[in-house]
Amino acid sequence: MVTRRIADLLRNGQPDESVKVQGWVRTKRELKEFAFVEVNDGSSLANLQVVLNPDLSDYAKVLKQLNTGASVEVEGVLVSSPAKGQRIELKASAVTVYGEADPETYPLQKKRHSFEFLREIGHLRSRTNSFGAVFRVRNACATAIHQFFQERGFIWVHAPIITASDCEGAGEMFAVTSFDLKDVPRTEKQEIDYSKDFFGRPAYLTVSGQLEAEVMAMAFSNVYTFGPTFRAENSNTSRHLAEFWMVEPEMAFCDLEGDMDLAEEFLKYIFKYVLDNCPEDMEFFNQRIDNSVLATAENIINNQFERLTYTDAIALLEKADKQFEYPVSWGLDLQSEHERYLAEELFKKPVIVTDYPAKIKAFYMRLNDDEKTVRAMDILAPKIGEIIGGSQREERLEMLQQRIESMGINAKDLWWYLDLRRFGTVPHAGFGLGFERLVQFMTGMGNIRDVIPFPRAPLSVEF
RNA sequence: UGCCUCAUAGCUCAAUGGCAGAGCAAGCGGCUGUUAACCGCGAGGUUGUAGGUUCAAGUCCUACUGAGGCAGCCA
Repeated sequence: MVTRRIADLLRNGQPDESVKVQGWVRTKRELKEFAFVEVNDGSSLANLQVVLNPDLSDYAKVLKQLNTGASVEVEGVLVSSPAKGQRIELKASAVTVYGEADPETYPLQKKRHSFEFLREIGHLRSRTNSFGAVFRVRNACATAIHQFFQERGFIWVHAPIITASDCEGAGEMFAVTSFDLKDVPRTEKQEIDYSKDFFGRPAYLTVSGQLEAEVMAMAFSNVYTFGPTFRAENSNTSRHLAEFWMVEPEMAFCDLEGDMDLAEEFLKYIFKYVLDNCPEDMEFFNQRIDNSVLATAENIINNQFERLTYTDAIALLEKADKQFEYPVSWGLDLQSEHERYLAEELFKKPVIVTDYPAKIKAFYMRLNDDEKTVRAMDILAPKIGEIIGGSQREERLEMLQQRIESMGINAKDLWWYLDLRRFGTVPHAGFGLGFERLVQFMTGMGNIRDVIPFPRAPLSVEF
């Protein structure tokens, strides 16, 4: 008999169907004459209620084994449930216990656990309702991202994980080496002799695939990266990871307007996809995690994002009836409290801030005619803050060289990047989306470590 | 990295400087439709670690370790 997924049975299963399911016991309720066992196989939030009667062979023994966490295969017949709570249930005719879970030592109980506690058992937490819902939604987000770009003819490009360019300025990098750290080769001056290392020069884990995406956009017009990136920043917040996934579309023949249009359409698409495909999980988040999640999703889908320039944002912040901890002044970067004020209090929806001062933004962003600001845009989401950062890139060789020089970056390391402006340069633009921040935003989960299966953060690499 | 908060039973939390407790989980018993099942019973502790103050420390002080929140950095 073919094994059926529980999500399929709950939706499509009909009375009198003979079926087989495989999964893990969530809870068991024993009565005098029979017992209920809730089985979950990860396909849905809801469990399948299995009814065990004493006429089952080895009834007492099997019942003893079916504790929370045990893995099980059940064959039987679907029946309409005589009680409320479920449309159908499975009347077991044969039960196989694959692996028991000793209730004395199995950490998961049939009760609520704190996320802090569940982080300590990262190898088991995916078996809970909350993490099941999170990772199904995470999967749906990833699917939606690919579908969105593929429908629009974007090529998915695989940016390298290991890179030699340390000049992007996105943050501290993890070094990659094959040296024996107890015996590192030294030059005569006692400096580390990278010529003897694996790549013959310093190498790092990538902080962004953008520069490589630009390379590929100059051949395929529209591309996107979707993969892991790394930051060695000692950031201990609910919004930062040392290893996180980033989506970075890059479009040739595109300006900042087109970039913003794509970003907005993109977010709307993903929210709609998840609402359509994971309604049960989203309802769960709305009920148990954050009761504004569904309203937020509808808000995203149905409303235009607010767009304003950095200069206008500063003006609004200056006349805001609110005391900020950090000063507001043209030329200073927006602090978290400022971003939150704009997105959460003033506009109550995502806000796109554009045209930041050149001094506080990266070298590759296109200089405006005022020569003070660059064609940058950040999308600020309520609660999460910056969820997308993007820009129109500087496509003019001389301007780019000037910016590289003024920011003290070694142009030699960027020779191939500058070549893109020497040979067939075009206006182009792109953005980076923090994938985990998107999932956070989508689910209402408070800590970013709870929306990635195996979070890497300072002092955190156990699972 | 800085500031703040916290660490007590398996989990979530109580306990005026004076006998360390509850709910849930787990165990045992009961219950003919449960679904966070319900009812009853018993068990469960070197109060994170190391020092210190005190007649007396879970409680006050110091350090360390770990966790959380906020901030910076950013996505």
